[in-house]
Amino acid sequence: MGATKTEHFTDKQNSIATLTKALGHPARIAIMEYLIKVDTCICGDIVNELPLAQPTISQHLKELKNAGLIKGNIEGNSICYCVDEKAIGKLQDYFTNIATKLNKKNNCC
Amino acid sequence: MGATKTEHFTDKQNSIATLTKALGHPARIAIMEYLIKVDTCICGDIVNELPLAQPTISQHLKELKNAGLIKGNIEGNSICYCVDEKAIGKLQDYFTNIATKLNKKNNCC
DNA sequence: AATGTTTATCGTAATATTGCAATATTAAAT
DNA sequence: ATTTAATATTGCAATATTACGATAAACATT
Repeated sequence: MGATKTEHFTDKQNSIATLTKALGHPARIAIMEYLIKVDTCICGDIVNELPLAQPTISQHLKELKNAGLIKGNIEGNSICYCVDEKAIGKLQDYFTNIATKLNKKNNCC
Repeated sequence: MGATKTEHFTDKQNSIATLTKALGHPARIAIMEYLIKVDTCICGDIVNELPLAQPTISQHLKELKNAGLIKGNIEGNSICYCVDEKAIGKLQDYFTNIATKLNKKNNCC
C-alpha cells in the first residue's frame, strides 16, 4: 500500500494532477518564474539564483521536464531550458473553466 | 535532511505551491470536480463516487481544506463541503498572468 | 438509552519526495 | 591531450505521502 491509484481516475484528471504535482514545490515555482523572467534561456544560473545545491536543482528541473512543463535544448555544454506554453495554457484553461462554473452557482458554504 | 526549505522562498511562491501541491493528486482533482458538479453540497457520497476507502477520502478532504481549496460546514451529522472560489481565482490569475507573459516573448526552445 | 449513520482520527505499512556529497558525463577552452 | 565548466546521475539519509483497517466522536433515529 501507499502507491497512488492512478488507474482509477480519468486521463484528464491524471494529466492535470501531474502538472499541479510538479508545481507543488516552492523551488519549482521559483524555477518556473525565473525561466519566465529572464529573456535569454541560458539557464545554468538557476543554481546561483536559488538557495539549493546543484544536484537538487537538476532534480527539480528533471521533474518539471518529465511533467511537460519545461523543455530543454542542449546548447554547447550548457542547456537552454524554457517553459512549455502548452502546459501553462492547459492549466489556465482548466482553472478558468472551473472559475466560470463556480460563478454560475451560488455556493452554499 | 529531506524537508522542503520553504523559508527560502517568497510567501507568494509558497502559497501557490501549497495550492498546486494539494491539487497534485488525481483523487483530489476528482474530489474538486465532483464538488463542482453536484448542485447540492451534502457531500458524504464522495466516498461512493470514488474508488477509495472512507478514511482515505477524509484525509484528502483534510488536505484540500488545509490548503484553503475547500470549505466545510457541519450540517447535522453530515458535512457540507464546497470549493473556495477565492483559491481557484488565485490559481486562475496566476496561470493567466504567466500565459500572458509567455505570449509577449518568442521562446527560444 | 440503544442503534445506526456520518465523518474524523490513530496506527501502521508501503511508497515517494527532498536534499546533498560524491562522482560521472559532456563539451568547450587551453 | 589536459584542464575547466556545466549538467546529470548515483547513493543515501531524512522526511512526507498514500492507503486502509480499526476505532472514536458526533449526531439522528428509533
